[in-house]
Amino acid sequence: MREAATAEIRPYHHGDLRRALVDAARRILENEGPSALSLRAVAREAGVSPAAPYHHFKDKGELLDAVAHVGWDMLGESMTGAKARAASLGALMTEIGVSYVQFSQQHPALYRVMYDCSRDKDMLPEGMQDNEDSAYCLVRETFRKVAGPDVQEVDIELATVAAWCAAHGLAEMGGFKQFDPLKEGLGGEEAFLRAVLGHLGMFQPSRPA
Amino acid sequence: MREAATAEIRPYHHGDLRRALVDAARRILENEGPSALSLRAVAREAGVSPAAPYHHFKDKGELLDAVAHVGWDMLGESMTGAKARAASLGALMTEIGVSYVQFSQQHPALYRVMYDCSRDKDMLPEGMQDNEDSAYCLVRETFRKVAGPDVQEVDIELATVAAWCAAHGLAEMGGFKQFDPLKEGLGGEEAFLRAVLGHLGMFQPSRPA
DNA sequence: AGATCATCTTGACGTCGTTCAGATCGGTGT
DNA sequence: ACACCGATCTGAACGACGTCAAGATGATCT
Repeated sequence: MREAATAEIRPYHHGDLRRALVDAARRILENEGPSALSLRAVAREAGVSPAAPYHHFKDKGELLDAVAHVGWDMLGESMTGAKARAASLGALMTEIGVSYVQFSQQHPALYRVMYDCSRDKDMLPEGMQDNEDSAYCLVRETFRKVAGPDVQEVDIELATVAAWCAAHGLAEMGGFKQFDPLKEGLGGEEAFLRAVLGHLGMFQPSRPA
Repeated sequence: MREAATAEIRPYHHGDLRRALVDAARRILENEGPSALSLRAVAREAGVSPAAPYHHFKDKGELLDAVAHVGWDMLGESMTGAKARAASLGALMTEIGVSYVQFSQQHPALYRVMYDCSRDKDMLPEGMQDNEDSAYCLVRETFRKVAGPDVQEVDIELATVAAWCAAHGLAEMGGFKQFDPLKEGLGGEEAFLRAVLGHLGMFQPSRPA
């Protein structure tokens, strides 16, 4: 009764604390934002002492890494779903891009943690690297399919990077209040997203002159 | 002799502490990175007590705002210089974009503070809004010039937002280690930047089909 | 010179991340 | 059944942080 959590099974000692901590962290992120996400607050939310997390994570950064990992998994599922929903081959990249930005808008605090973890290490997170079914590979393989066989490998890679940068930039800046009048002029949030992504050349995987 | 700073004139009491604090903060950012930027460290670096900054800034956030403001001024100058250096009308936007991303690479800690301040308020910082000679206006007016008279206002605005998102995304992600092989394949850092920005449609201010 | 007021210092409070010695408990071997 | 062991958790502590209230300091004005 002490913990408010989702902890169900407790295979050893007091419970599956590792998962409970990650869940508690996500709950705090959703409810109170990134600035409230202290290790002590997470322990408090999970109903354990401030020192307990150190038996499951080296430090706060490792806990955040675990939270970010969950986030990347969620984002990957979201993008995979968008890919499946795409009406046409040409719409594939746009649908994926829109789902990416929408995810960042639906989980802004989580998205921020995800990218802060990456930036601290100057690299995309583990779950996104070149292993299969990573989000990065999803985008690249989609580009490969859309581009056809006569596009060079380097251009596919380039298009993937460019699309990722564009989506990330829009994810971080799309909420800025300065853009509100423009959004209204275009007919709402999603129309705005599609317009910006359209501008950003998500369609042309081959390098322009 | 106590302060290591750039403080020259000291118009009242003990010195131009406001400027000295901003300078101290920038020095810490350059030398030790954003994680070392505590209010107490800034006061230490400026040679004053931990409470002294509160006579010039409401809280830590306001000090960071002041630091960010300096950063936006520097970035604006950098972009204006790049615009002046552009060889042709068509190269204008690319040069500005490259200078934007290069600034973020030369001052990564400062750039991070600049954007963290913006994100906390969900808007571009004061110094960038619709007043003349803001960086935002610089980009928009450049787009207007490149686009010619027959392009609609909403498309110019859209192109500005899109370019900004692209540049910001590249600024934050361009340093990721995963992209190193791609950079080598393209012939170095700057070639990589130009290739990505080229992909992102910095040239076409009119909406694609 | 004396009063005034912005400026700066001192000292304190609560919170944070982290560590460490010890309490606790599940599982293992006998 | 029982003693043990190692994994797990607690309690207390440390230094650093942001912030605040009260007092000292010193420039400026009359």
